Amino acid sequence: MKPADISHTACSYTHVLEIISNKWTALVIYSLENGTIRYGEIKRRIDGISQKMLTQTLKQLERDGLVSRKVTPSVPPIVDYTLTPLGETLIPCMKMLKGWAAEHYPSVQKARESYLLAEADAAVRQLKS
Amino acid sequence: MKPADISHTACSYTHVLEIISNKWTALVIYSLENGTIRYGEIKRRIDGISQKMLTQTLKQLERDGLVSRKVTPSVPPIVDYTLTPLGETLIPCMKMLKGWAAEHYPSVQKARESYLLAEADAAVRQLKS
DNA sequence: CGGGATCCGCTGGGATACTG
DNA sequence: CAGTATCCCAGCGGATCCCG
Repeated sequence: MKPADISHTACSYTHVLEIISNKWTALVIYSLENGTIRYGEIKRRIDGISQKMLTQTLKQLERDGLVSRKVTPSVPPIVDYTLTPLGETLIPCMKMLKGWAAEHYPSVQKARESYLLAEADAAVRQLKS
Repeated sequence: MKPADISHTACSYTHVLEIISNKWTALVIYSLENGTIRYGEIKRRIDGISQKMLTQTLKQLERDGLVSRKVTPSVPPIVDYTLTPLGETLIPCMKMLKGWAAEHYPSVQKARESYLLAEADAAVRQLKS
């Protein structure tokens, strides 16, 4: 195996990102963390999500075998969503990501501010010359 | 705190995804895992990345304080990239994601196939009726 | 060598309205 | 209630050419 190409190892990252990288997936999984809930309940828990995106995200998660969907035909209809055992295996990963963000995101924000300052400073110096 | 809104806890996910969710960031970090390398070397290691995206990704990582950039003015110029200590804290997370993908991605693929089969089956039954 | 600048297609995702 | 359907736009990301 050639060390010049990390694609083989890297595709694992691509795969997992393919699943959780879109805007709402992680939040939906997180909202299902504590057990079965209904469509409307998920929507209420996730601030700002549109019906379209929620439906689309859930459908994708169902297709990937991470979430199961149970329809109770009644009027009005009831649709429950639950993490599958496979879906539950993602929870530790998500906790780790959450932990990282909680611990290190402030540093990232500080870095961004410094970067903007340095950038502005450079621009000023440019103008003076 | 109201259980109806997970936004507060959830924003941690949003933050970390904001950093690593785009197409190439994870791969770039991974290519820097073993120490300082040059721009061209990164590009060679990541199959399929364009200069634009590599430059853009590196700039964003530098802005976020995860990667440091060192320019050696010479002809031709040399530009080295290194993970900062902050950037290195991401490695364990990435390893965990990689581990998850290695272990569970096959299941996801199987789920996708079953889903497609069931979908096609339903379509057929629809036509028969 | 390590980028910057520009053009452009694709699609992620929001808003709104309608259905069973 | 739990979606589906449609319109629409911003921006991601690829391709290409140029520069110091």
